[in-house]
Amino acid sequence: MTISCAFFLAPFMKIRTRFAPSPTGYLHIGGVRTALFNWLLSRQTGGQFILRIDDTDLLRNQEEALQPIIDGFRWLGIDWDEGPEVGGPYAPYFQSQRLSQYQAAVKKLLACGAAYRDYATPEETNAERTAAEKEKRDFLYSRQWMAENDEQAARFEAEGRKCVVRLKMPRSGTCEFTDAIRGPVSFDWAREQDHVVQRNDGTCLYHLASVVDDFDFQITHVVRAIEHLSNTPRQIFIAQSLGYPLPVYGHIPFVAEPGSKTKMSKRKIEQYLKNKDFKNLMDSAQFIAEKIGLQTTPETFNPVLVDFYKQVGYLPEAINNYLLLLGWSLDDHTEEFSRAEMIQQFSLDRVVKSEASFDPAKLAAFQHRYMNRLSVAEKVELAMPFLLKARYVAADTAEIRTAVAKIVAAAADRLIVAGDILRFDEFFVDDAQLTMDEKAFEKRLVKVPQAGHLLNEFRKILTSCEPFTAANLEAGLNGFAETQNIKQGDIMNPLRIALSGKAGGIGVFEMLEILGRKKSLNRIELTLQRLAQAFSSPGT
RNA sequence: GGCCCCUUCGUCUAGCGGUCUAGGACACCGCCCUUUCACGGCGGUAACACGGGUUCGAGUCCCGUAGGGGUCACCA
Repeated sequence: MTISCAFFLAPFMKIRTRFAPSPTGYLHIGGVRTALFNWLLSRQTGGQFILRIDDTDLLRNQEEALQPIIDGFRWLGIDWDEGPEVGGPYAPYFQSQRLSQYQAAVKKLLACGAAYRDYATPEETNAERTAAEKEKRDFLYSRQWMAENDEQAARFEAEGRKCVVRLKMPRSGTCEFTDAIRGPVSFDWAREQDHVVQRNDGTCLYHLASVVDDFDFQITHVVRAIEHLSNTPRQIFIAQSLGYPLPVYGHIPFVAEPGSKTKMSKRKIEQYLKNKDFKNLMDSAQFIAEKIGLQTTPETFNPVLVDFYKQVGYLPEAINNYLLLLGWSLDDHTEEFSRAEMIQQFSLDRVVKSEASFDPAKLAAFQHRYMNRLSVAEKVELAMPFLLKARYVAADTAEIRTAVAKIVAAAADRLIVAGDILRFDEFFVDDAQLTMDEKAFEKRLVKVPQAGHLLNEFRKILTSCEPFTAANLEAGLNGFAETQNIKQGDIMNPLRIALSGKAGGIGVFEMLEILGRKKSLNRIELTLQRLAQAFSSPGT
């Protein structure tokens, strides 16, 4: 049997695609990429993107397990035209609610001889399977307990047997089809099992459900992960037996582990942490999570899941752009794509055939680029929830926003993710609460003979400097440095530590201006005390 | 193990027989800028898995080998 897909489409064909997650409570980064590709394809042609929930089997998955998936897509701006929450002309979009359609399809399959009732017990089929394995030959069911008519069925039932429905797969020839990404592929029919499509309790299995749904929902393009490639022949068999037209199939490689070609899995997070970039990603996120009091179990806080990025303040645009390029490219140089550009340029035939491993450092680079492009007001908007959660600010008022805006502006490109605002805690904590970087304190103050003296002298400038602005302060310091015959840096470094407790950060003069005269003087005073203490009790 | 798929710098990739002494990006290294940390600018290291063919000519086509991966359920 030879089958070919209508692969070359009419130029104005509206593509209907779908993404079909199982409600497991999380959204895998690889799944998002698959969804993104599907979404892009539909948007490109003015078609529809459908979210279908594959919940045929799992007992555990319930509504709350669906929520994170829905939230994830909403956050990323991958919207669906039909599916949960939005409904649609072919509702319901939950497989668990479509049993009757599946059963009708099974009946049709049975009637046309493409399927049969099988009265074998699981033990009997297993015995056949193991026997085949032992003899090192391919297993093919003997069809010993196959019932193709009611008379045969009655006989088995008299023995007290129960039946499942199996596909009566061809046992010769090849199944050939053209994959939109991989080109022509072919499988021997004889290697295909008589797959079960309906359990003995009447419920139906994935392959059948999927094919029926794709037809009922008028899906034109089935773009999914590569692990489904070998499932395709049986689905083609079902579709053809049912008289359905075939959709275009496209199988994309999965997202692989950092530095490997194995599929990335959330359960292997411990292993990934040995990768330097992955570790950095996790550590910097962990810092933010701790400040906002977030639970960080591998179940909920895991870089393999999109929610992770949402929680620490990544930009959806950056993630989409990164994911777009993970296994797809337009040409030899274009890296940045706006929404509109992605939609316009994406094509299945430029999807790479091999696995692409996830690179946290490159994601961060995209994030940085997109973040830098935001206005101060936009960054403040993103930063506020983090400041609130960390209790660095008491409320979201216009006044507080104005203050935060100054910090955000001064922080400039140092904010990579929104949660990074929490690294500037020096602007939000009380003077006495300031955390001191001991190493920096040692290096820039204790070990510098003149540091205390200079700091003390500089206090006078701060006291009299009017107005208390960055520019004015800088002029004051420069004059001071000249009279003392010292380099600017000699005073800048101790001052920075005194004000922020840190060795790095925003410009010192901006820091002074934001902090204000009173706080600045107070912090210098506290630092001088601390310095005196360090000298009076050396070695501690 | 059977079947199927994949294989260009550390990573993501460009390349669809000559323009490839292999291009871009991230990462890395160096220099410049600089009061710190960054940003930025400039430059650099770094790859066609291997072996046979085909061809005047192969990263590009064919065949092997090796390596990696996927899949073989009354899971999805």
